[in-house]
Amino acid sequence: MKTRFAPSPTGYIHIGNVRSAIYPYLLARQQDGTFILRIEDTDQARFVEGATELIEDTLKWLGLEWDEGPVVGGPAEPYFQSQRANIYRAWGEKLIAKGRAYADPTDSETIQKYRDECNAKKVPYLYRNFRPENPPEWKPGIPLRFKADPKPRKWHDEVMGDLEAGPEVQDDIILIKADGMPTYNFAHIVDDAEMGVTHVMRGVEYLSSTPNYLALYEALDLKVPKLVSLPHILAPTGNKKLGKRDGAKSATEYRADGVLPEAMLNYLACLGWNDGTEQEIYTKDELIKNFSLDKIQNSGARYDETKLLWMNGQWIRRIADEQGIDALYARTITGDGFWPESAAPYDDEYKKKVLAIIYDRLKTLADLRDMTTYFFENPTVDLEMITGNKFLKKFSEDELSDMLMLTSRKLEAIQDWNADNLQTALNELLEETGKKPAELFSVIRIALSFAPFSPALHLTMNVLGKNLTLSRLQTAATALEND
RNA sequence: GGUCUCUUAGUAUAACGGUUAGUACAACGGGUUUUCAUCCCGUCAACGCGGGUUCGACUCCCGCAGAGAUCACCA
Repeated sequence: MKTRFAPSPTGYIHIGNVRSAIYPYLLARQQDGTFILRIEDTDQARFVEGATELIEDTLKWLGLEWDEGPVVGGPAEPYFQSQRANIYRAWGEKLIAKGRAYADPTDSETIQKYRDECNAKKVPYLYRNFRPENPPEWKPGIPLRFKADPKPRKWHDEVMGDLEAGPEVQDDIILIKADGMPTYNFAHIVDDAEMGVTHVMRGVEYLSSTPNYLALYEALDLKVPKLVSLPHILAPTGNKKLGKRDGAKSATEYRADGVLPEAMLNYLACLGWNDGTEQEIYTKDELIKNFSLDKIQNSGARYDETKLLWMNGQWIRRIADEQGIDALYARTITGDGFWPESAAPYDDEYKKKVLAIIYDRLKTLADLRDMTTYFFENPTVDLEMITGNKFLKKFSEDELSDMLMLTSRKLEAIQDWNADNLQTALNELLEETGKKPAELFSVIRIALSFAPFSPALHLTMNVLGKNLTLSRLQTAATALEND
């Protein structure tokens, strides 16, 4: 079996479209089949320089490696439709020979006139009702049209079930445009046949064109591949298909935002697909193993970034817990600038220590930028954070200063600076001062970080080290005293 | 307008004639020695409407309503 992903290089592929690559990939891997990447670049006007590379990047990032296509080649080369014009011409001539295609000399103004006539009479516009009686011989520069064979059509869609349509939706569609390029309608059928594609997976927007495709398969004596219509992913608001106008980001933007490919794949695969169990987190291998076409939802699914971010947090923790902090750390130094700029001079070991105590707070890797600055530079003293704290309001600045100085002296006595000893010392300090944890620990925490939140005290201190810990406590104490 | 498709909580989904309609995200409340997060516990919340069929319907059938797709020399 063979599946394919056949995007147009008209810009980045946003996440609403990525799913059309994920499902065929999963199916191909599950059934030991072949996954093809084909670039549908027949619209010269919409072609965007660099878009093909963007598509390739996206697939690589998600781990959707293709068996045939650009870069890797394959038996049906080339995999760019713009380079296959002679193939489409040959198939077009085959149809002409069978009397199933004809050159269409009608100019666009005349066609528009036909359309207007129909609209005025409130009858459906079908070009075949205006089919020229003596079409000229086909030659480059003239569009080639299919000669439809309108009749009731029935077919099976792996997602939508049994479908049917009448002759009223079948028309003489353009096969090859005046510029010599084929239309999507013709090119995909020819290519799928030449490349041996067995499962055609695409968005539901092609459902209403399917009767025309069936007629084309028939005229070309081709076996109809399995048809799989994928419902749209809907924008967060409204009922429209998710698109770039809704701010749909590209997969690569999510990479830059610190989303893991595992999470992206997991989230998108499970948007509109469920294997019947209550599992939420799937590895790629699990998706491959459990995927099935008949479990694809047949209604559109709304895109929910909140859940994606939740899932990303799950994956961050999973990687750290299962593969170790080194594995997670490797994901943070990919050149996307996830660490704050001030972290640059620090070595890997130190940053790993920071990561080890902060990772369960991350929703994205980019959160590191804002959440870890106080590990790499001394925070700006902001006494309001201390005096305005709900647990600390009742203390005078002198009392708070004393608490910090007392803490500093206590910790200074620690010989072996490690998390356990720090924990013990902090507990003793609670008893000695008679303060509640919320009181003593709050002032210490803020003095060390001046951040809205930070990891457990003993862990933070352990990573900061003795010198920095003591100096920050003293700095804050002095500031309080002099205020 | 024609044709086609879809319809379970705010969101994603489970159920394939008999359940107190399950789960997750979100929201809200609580617990885990400070904060934020993790983790744990709990609360709120759904079968679009109307007819049938059946002892019994979220599940099957028919209407209706709502939503979406498509009617290009774009894919």
